[in-house]
Amino acid sequence: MNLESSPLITALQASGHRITRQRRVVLEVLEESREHLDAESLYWKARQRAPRISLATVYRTVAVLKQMGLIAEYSLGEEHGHFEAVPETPHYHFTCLGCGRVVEFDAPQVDRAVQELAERENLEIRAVQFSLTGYCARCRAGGPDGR
Amino acid sequence: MNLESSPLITALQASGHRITRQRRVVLEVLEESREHLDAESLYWKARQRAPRISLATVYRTVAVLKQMGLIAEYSLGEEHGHFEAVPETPHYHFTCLGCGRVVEFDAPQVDRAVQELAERENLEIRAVQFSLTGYCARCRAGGPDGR
DNA sequence: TTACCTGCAAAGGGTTTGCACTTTG
DNA sequence: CAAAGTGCAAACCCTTTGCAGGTAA
Repeated sequence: MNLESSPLITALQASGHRITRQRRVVLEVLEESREHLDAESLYWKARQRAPRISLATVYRTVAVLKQMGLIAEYSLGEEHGHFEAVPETPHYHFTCLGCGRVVEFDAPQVDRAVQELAERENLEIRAVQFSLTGYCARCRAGGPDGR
Repeated sequence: MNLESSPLITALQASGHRITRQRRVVLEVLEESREHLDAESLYWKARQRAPRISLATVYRTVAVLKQMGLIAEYSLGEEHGHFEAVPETPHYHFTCLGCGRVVEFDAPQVDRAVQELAERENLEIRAVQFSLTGYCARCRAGGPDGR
């Protein structure tokens, strides 16, 4: 069995959760992926390494990780939930309604605003959801899909 | 029949949609309410004035309004969709994981950041979703629910 | 009058759960 | 070995849709 420990696995373990093959695989997929995965994609990617894993286990695993703050769930556009390992530096998403592309961007001004608000109101911020939807330059110009 | 026209009704009408009793009622509830209503609450409030209205009609109505940009849908916290008439000045939401309270706040820095990004990347922004979740001052101090 | 709209109930799709079995620690 | 985790399938919940009957314009 794999002995190398990723940050996510270390954290999970430290918090008293058992490290099962299924959880390890889900975490690995999340860490290796630079995309935002929904439960279904996560499930299929995980199945490549743990063929008998079930969708229920994927959901149960992301629930634990989410609760621990190790991953974040986004509702990109109008769709269902997407997950992503929490990045060192926060970043946000723009979803194009025309071509469906998701672009990541950072916004230090937003980070600062959040921090200021938290301090001023004495809030403990656990999650920041900042996503934009609209049309990208290409689609505005009558791009790929003609809109 | 009621002759006074709210902004929402005027806009709906102008866009070629028929003004039915059900739509009128849904719009009225949305305009009068200073809360963020989910489809179910909207349905019950609407039923007080139009007893035979169905949940399906509520959904169909908010879909039209959303598409026209007259109302906005938020996924506050982790819950299902909430609707709100689009305010003159944009504002955002903080949901307390402890007591469930939703606080509105504005963030000019965020507005500015969005505008800058849109100009720089030549995007047409249709919707901005910016919501924070965490614990409010009271709940951090071992408040209402003891957390 | 005729599109458009509604109510009803059934379908849909993502997510959660009950239960018996397996596995970790 | 006990407690925690898993797989499976059924249950759930919010939302959407098909259709027959209304209703605004």
